Amino acid sequence: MGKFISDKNINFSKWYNDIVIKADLAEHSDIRGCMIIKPYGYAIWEKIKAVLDNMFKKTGHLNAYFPLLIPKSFLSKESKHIDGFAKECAVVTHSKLKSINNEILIDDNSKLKEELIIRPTSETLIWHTYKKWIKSYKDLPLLINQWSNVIRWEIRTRLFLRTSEFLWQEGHTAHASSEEAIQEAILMRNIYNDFIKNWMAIETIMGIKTPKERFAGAIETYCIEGLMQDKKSLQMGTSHFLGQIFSKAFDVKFLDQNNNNNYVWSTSWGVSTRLMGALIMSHSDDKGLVLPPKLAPWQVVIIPVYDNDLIFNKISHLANNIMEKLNKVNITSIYDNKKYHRPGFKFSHYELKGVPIRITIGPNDLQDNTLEIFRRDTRKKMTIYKEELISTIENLLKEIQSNLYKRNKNHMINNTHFVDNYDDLKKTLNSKGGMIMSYWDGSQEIENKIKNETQASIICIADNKEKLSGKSIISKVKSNKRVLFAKSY
RNA sequence: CGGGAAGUAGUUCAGUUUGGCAGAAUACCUGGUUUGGGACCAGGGGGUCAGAGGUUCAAAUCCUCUCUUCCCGACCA
Repeated sequence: MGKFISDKNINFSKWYNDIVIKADLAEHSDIRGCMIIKPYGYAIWEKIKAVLDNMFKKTGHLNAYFPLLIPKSFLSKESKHIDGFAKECAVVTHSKLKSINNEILIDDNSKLKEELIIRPTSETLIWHTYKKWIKSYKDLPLLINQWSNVIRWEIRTRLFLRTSEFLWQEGHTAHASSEEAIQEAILMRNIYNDFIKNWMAIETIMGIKTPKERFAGAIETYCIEGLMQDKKSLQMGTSHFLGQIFSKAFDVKFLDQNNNNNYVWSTSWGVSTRLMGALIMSHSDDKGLVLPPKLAPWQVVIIPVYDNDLIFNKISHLANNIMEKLNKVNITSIYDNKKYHRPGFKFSHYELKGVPIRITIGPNDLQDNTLEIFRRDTRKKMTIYKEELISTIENLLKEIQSNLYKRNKNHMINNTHFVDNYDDLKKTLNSKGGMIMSYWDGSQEIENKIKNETQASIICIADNKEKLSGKSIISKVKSNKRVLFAKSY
C-alpha cells in the first residue's frame, strides 16, 4: 500500500475509496449517504450471502421476510432500545402526493395517524409478530433469519462501512431457556467467525462487548473484531443475547410442560455489507482489490495475446477448452476476448478487480504447449505445461486462500501489544497503533477516560478460556477481564 | 452537530489571487496502424462553471445567501 500510508499527504480513506471506485464495486449515490453497489461488488455480496445462508440452514434456521415499515409506537415499547436508535431514524408521515402546476406537493390530507419508521433493525416488529406465533414450548425454539435492507440516518457515511442504507441479515430467535438462548448467541458468533476466517481469510478476535459498547437492548453482545491494514479495528459481526427484554416488552409468553406461563428468551445476530469493506481493507494493495479465491466472482481470468486472427482462433479454442475443464472442477472463470483492449490493459484491469489467478495464452505458448500463470496475491508469474493446468490451478487457489489468511494473521499478531500501565498504553497507541491488550477492572469511568484521552475504545473483552488474570490498567486491582483497546471504525 | 476542504466535460482536475472567447489529461466515437504489462497517429462529439440574487460594458473569477459532497471529530454495524 506504500504510497497511501507512508506519504503523509495521502490517507488511507483515499486509498480505500480509490480501490472501491476503480475496482468498480460501488459508488456514493447522490441520495444522502446511500450507496450504489455495482454489479461486480454485488456479485461478491451474493457469494457472501450464499455461503452464510447455507451455514444458517445447516444449523436449523429458516428465512422469512418482515415489513420495511414499523409503527412508531412499537419502538417505544423498549426504552433502552429506543434510546439507541431513535436519533437516527427515517420517518414516513404521509401517504399521498398531489400535483399542482407540475409541482409535486405532499397532500396534507394524507397525514398518517401514526407515523411509520423505516426499520433501523427489526426486533420490535418481529417480536410483535412472535407474540402471535408462540403459544407453547412446542413452538420453540423459533429460529428465523431475514435478508433485508435497513436505514440508519448516520451523520457521517463511508462506502460499505457506514452507509445510510445497508444490506444485511438479521437473525431473531426465541428459546425456552436462558441457557439455550446464550448457546444460540454463541453458536451464531462462532459461525460468523468460521466464515470470516475460512472464507474471507481474515484473522479475528472474539469476545464480548463492554456494557458501554453493547447493542441497545442486549444483556450480552458477543463480537468479532478484525484489524485492518491501517491498524484500526473493525467490528465484523455481532450476536446478542437479549434475555427476556423483548419478550417482556411485547408480552411473548409460552406454556411449558408443567403448564406454567413463562416469558421466552431471545437472541439476535447480524452481519452486513460492512463485511465487504473489511474484505477491501484487509487484503488490497496499490494495484487494487485482492479477493480470497473462495469469494471471488471469477477465480480465473484467461487473456489472449495474438497478432492475427488465425492465432486468435486457436487461442480461443484452447481457452474455451480450459474453461470447460475448470467448470467441471467448480472453478469459475472468464475469457476476455475483447479485441479493442490490448493485453497490458487487461492485465491491469483484472488485477484491479482482484481476480486471484490469471492465465495468459500467446503464440509462444501454443508452440511450446505451455501457459503463463499469474497469482494476484504475490504478483508472481510462472510458466507451466498445459497438462498440469487443472491441478496447478486447484492447488494455487488453495495456496492463495491460505496465504491471504496467514498474511492477515501475521499482521494482527505483529500489531497486538500487551501493556500493563496507562503510560505505555498511550505511548504504544501513538507510536505503533493496532490492538493493545491489557486488563481492565470493569469500571465505565476508566473506559470513558481512556476513550476521551486516546480515542481508543475497548473493542472487546477477549474470550479468556485459560482464566488468566493480571493487574488492571489505571486502578491496578486484580482482574481477569483481558480487554483489547483500539482505534476503530 | 463542531472543525477543515471542495463543487468547472463521463472521471480527475487547471483556470479564481489581478474580471476579458470554456481549458488539459483521461474516458468516449470514427478511420488506420498495433497487440507477451495500462498502444500510436489523424479526425470528432461532449459544459446551466452546484443554485439563486447582486456589482460590472463584461463574472467560472468579486459580493450576499442557499444547497451538496468529501475529510477529521462526536455517534454508530
